[in-house]
Amino acid sequence: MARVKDKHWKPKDIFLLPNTFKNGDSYPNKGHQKALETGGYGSCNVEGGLDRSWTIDQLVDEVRGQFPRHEAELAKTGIEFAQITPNSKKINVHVLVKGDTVADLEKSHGSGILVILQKARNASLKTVPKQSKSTPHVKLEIKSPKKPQSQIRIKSEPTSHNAPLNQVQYELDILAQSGGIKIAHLNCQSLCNKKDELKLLLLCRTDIDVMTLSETFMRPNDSNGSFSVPGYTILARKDGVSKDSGRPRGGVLTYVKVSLARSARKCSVDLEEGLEAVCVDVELDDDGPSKRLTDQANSGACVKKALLRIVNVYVPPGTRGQIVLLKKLQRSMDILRGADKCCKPTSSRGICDKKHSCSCKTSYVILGDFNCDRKTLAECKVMGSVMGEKVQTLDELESSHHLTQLIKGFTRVDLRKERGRDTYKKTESLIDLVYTDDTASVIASGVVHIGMSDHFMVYCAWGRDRKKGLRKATRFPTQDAAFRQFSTKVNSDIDRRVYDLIRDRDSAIAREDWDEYERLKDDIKIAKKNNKKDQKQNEKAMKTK
DNA sequence: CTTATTAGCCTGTGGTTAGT
DNA sequence: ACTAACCACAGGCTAATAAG
Repeated sequence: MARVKDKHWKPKDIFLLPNTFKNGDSYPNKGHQKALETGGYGSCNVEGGLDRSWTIDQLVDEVRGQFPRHEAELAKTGIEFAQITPNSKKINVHVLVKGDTVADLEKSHGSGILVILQKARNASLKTVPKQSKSTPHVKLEIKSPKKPQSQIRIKSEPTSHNAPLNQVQYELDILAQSGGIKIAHLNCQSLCNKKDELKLLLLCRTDIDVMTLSETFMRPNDSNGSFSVPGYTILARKDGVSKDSGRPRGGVLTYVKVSLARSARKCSVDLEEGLEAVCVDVELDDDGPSKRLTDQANSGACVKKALLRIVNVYVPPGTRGQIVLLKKLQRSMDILRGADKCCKPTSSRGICDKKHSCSCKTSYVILGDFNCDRKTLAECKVMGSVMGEKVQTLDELESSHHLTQLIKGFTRVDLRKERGRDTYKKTESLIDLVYTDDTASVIASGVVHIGMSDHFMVYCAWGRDRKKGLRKATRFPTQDAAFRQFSTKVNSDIDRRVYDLIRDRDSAIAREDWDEYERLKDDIKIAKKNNKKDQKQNEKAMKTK
């Protein structure tokens, strides 16, 4: 990730509400109050009355004076005027026109001003706020008098605006509360220096069943033991080595939760040579052998279990090489499909006869870093070129195996300094992809903006019975309990301070506050270094004793 | 105008050296 | 002996530039 010096993030930290509500109530009703507070807001009236001749800027100064702790945010954001109406489920945010006075404001929106402050980052973040009948769903609508409605009206999705301040934890909670098998992928860009963060992610921030990683940069002589995570097994791993230098590059690895490991194994089918990919099979049928055998006796149905085959792929950059690798992946898929023979095959490809009662279907989830920006490629129309060939190869892969790509948002953001300027250009790409041939079984999918590397984590929750899921949704312990749990399980560099820094960093990247993200990244590095130093000193002291 | 190549920027890693 | 700082290197990725 490139360093960033300019500001890309403009938080909406402060809203002014016309305080037209009588009887001393700050809010139109308790529901609004609850909804705002759940969303991480607090409120305060401007004391000492208002001078109606104040301009908005003067009002801002007044608010700054009253809220010195929020000076920085106010300086960045200015103030926006918001209107909340009794019994309404919306907050209308109006962009203020400089030079307008309080009187102008009140003429349009009613008398009195209520200041709504977004609380600091330490707001409670653990639980995803649920919609209830009593608590209205607060939506933000931005209105500006200067622009046509069609241009400026931004009606947000519940996930973005209902989300608490810590967007990442919110995203992780959505993942955790989905049923089924939770499969995630992250391009970690070296696992060696992120072992502890991975443990933290797996043990107390998520409930992932199958964690796939790419760009692990592991060496062949690196033991699995040094990368072990309590509660998880490394089921498959493939290291990449540079042909020229012999240095580690690329590499894929798949962790599987121990509870799932008894029904999971590394796929026995060999993928094509040269493809950086590993495959893990998860047995889905959980009815027990006896029942299946009885069923078989009664109906003649097959005894094979239904499988979910999870393929973790890394396609390094380089258009020509990628075409070769994508073709290899396609051939590997053919090989895998060929091996999926039903116990009673009726076709040349071993596909089950649909008339015949059989539950041994194999479904596929293929995920990884493809280094192919699906959004750019979708726009590429120049066939016959190398890029065109790449598009064609990817399309062929998708169509020949009926694969659907689930990830819609950007999975990597890069910021580059523009030549000869002090400004930075932001490039977003969708290169971490999740494919499946059974979209009906996908319970949830998406992107989690964790800041472990410049790639984000992508995931899907997969379950045959979408209503039940395979397991119950997990409820996370509180932040403190989670950290205690983590501490007891793991001997690591991460202490409470680093834990908090990581959370802050993830929040920063989610709201694209790149300056803070960079700063926190450095802080984490220093803090971890200091931890190591302290550990060594302690060990030394123990020895001398 | 499109495509391919290359330069540049960034990262992590590991070795060397100077200082404590 | 240990640590911190520095440097070189390889790899990943993008944007600029050259070539067709």
